[in-house]
Amino acid sequence: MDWRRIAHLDMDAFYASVELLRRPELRGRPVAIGGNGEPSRRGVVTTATYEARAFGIRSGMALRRAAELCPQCVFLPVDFDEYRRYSRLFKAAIATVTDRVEDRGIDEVYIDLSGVPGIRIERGAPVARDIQRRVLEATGLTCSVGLAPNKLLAKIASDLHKPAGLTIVDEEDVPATIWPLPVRRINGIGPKADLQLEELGLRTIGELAAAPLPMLVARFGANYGRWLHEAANGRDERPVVTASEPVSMSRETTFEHDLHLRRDWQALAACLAELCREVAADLRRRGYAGRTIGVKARYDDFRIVTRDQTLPEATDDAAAIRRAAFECLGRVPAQRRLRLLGVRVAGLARPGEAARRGGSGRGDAALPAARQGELPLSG
DNA sequence: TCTGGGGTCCTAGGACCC
DNA sequence: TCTGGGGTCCTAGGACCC
Repeated sequence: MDWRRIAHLDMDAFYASVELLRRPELRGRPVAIGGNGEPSRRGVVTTATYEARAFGIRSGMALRRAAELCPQCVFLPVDFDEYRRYSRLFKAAIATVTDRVEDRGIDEVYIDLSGVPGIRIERGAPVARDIQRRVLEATGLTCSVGLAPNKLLAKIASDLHKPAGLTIVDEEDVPATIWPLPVRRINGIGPKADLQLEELGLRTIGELAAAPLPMLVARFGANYGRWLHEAANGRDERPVVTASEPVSMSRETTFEHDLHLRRDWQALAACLAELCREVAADLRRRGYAGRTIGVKARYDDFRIVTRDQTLPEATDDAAAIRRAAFECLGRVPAQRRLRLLGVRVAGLARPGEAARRGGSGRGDAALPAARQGELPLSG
């Protein structure tokens, strides 16, 4: 592959920072965003300010637990519409520099800066600082940027000097900068793989890089094993993908109190019908229809079951989705109470176009094939 | 009353077709 | 009267990400 300069741009404490724009009086105080902002209810922290993080509050943590750690913490409900509005603003600011941008969700992007004028000056730092300035001017928000020859290293780099950081990692920096970090910093190594690597005595990326390839392949399978080896050595050839089509759309909800499939049937049925209406509205708003309708249930012990059904034709009709969803729910075992119910529509097509495949669409693999399902990681 | 909601990708087995 | 494959679709489950 040709010479590349890839940036990963990550907004700093995005939800919390957006909230502080309209509540400046909360600046400097511990603030956590999550659920409906009521820490006695079910929900998790999505974002915490750096002041709240100082108390040990982390995203994914139960609101209740966060309130225990920091009783004076201010809790605010999530307002996705507002965050999406700022997401559009910061992405538009980046688009004034280049259109080689890959969306990675509401608060981060990859940018292929390889062809941008001046990118070879000072390893790209002036171009990156210019982007940070444009984002700040458009939104009032700071972001952190990693600059590297590929997405993998850029992603790790952007996290190294938050907030408002700019971190450049080139191939020759990998041993000193990347290898001391824990393996979990690699995008694609999650809790399960982390645990297994720890069992092998591999804690840092450098230790993983030095591990014999046959051992990794034996433990993780050929695909994931090889990918681990490449990633630990800082190698990654994935392109910046600027356009993509959705594969599925879903709605789900966690109940304030667990519900039983038989005893609480009325409430569950009403909930399922509402989820179907919502997902149908989402499909129509975005101009899609789907063939594969599925439900997802989470039991009170956190186990998840899914049931789905593929229709002869794609639909965006709430009643048709509801019929299929109820058939699926009828096949969910009523063994224990449910804490979550969801509806998903996959096999999406724009009406008029041929339907793509159902449940498991094929797209651009973020990582080499089979990076996950290889045996030791399943179950 | 620990543990949200919206996604992507991958695997595996059986059906079914050629 | 024993033995195949390849390929696709469908379904279920799981890891991981933001």
